[in-house]
Amino acid sequence: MDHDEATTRLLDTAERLFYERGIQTVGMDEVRTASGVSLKRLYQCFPAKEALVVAYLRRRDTRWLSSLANFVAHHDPTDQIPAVFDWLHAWFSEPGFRGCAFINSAGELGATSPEVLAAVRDHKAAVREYLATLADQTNVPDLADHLNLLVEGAITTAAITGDPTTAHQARQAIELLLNRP
Amino acid sequence: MDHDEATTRLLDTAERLFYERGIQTVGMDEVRTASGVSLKRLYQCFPAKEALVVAYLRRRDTRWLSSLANFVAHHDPTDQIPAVFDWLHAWFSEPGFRGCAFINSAGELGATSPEVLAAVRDHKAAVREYLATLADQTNVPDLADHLNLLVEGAITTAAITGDPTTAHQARQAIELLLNRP
DNA sequence: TGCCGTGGAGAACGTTCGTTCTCTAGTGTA
DNA sequence: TACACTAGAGAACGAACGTTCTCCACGGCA
Repeated sequence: MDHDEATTRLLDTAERLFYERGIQTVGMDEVRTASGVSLKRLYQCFPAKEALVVAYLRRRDTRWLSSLANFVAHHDPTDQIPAVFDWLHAWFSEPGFRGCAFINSAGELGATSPEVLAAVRDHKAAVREYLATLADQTNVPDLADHLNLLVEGAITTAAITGDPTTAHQARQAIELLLNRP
Repeated sequence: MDHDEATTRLLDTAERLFYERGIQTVGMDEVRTASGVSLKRLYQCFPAKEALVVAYLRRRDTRWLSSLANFVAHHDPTDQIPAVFDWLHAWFSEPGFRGCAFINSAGELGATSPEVLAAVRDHKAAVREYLATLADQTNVPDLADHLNLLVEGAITTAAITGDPTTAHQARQAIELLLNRP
């Protein structure tokens, strides 16, 4: 197994374990066992646990946003904002959905690790920016802010209640805000 | 120092430390030192760390909701829903604001501790129920769900960006939803 | 005074964690 | 064959954690 394959296997394993159970609950030894990468190689790829956590968050950031943007792009321009919430509904319905990995990580390590906090902030800024590109096409004032709030609220609420229809509540709200006089 | 005084001092200390820095980062020894309660007494009051965490969350739940409800009750019935977001703005502006203690705790321990998760779920259900009592007076359909989403979204967003005006964005959104034809 | 029960300070224990070190097996090369 | 190098398995280390135990000082009561 070479360096690159080890890196992706480590990131795959870290993403699964960290998201499922939280970061501090998962030890480096468990990452090693689950990934099949030796400890020596692990510390060659990531010099410390924090580096693995940050890399996991950075990769998840781009993948998450790409998945959302790709789904939305396959809709008519007039339907793209509601489509955001259809994508959220599908995400909320996945087995093992446990809320936003970034919010969870920030709550756990945000006060301790500035690098983790920066990764979380960068992700949320990227999400806001992407949603703003959708909202700006509507000429509805302040829609970008309201869209972002509804997205964040839906993720948080669905994480705790486990109810995917939270996404439909949010979609209904944004449609009311879209169709106002 | 008697049992009751020790209990409140422990809860005060636990609330401050756990909220500031996360739960797993704070050891029982630090709770002991910061509270001035001996370890023996600590384990008399709370038989394990998990019990202290749950007690901290339960007390914070009632205090948080009481504070919000008390603030809102001092407003005219027609202004009570916007008042929710004024209260949030004041909370977001407090030094040391670090988002929702329950969301943070759930992200950290929700997958590990069913008791913590139950406390978080109970809190969020109580918040939704309280907001529903406000929304139901308006006869605007589905306002309870939308209000809850905007509240949760504002808390989450303010926690990451650190920007208290997030509360005003959410208030503007709910006012649009309130005044629709 | 003598005795008993409680309480505090902190040492001690067993475990877990992040990280490093050791040993050995295997591989390519002269 | 002899050698240099890499990689893997896992032991080992030092620190930190949650929890328990030991020791001693003190106060109420006979």
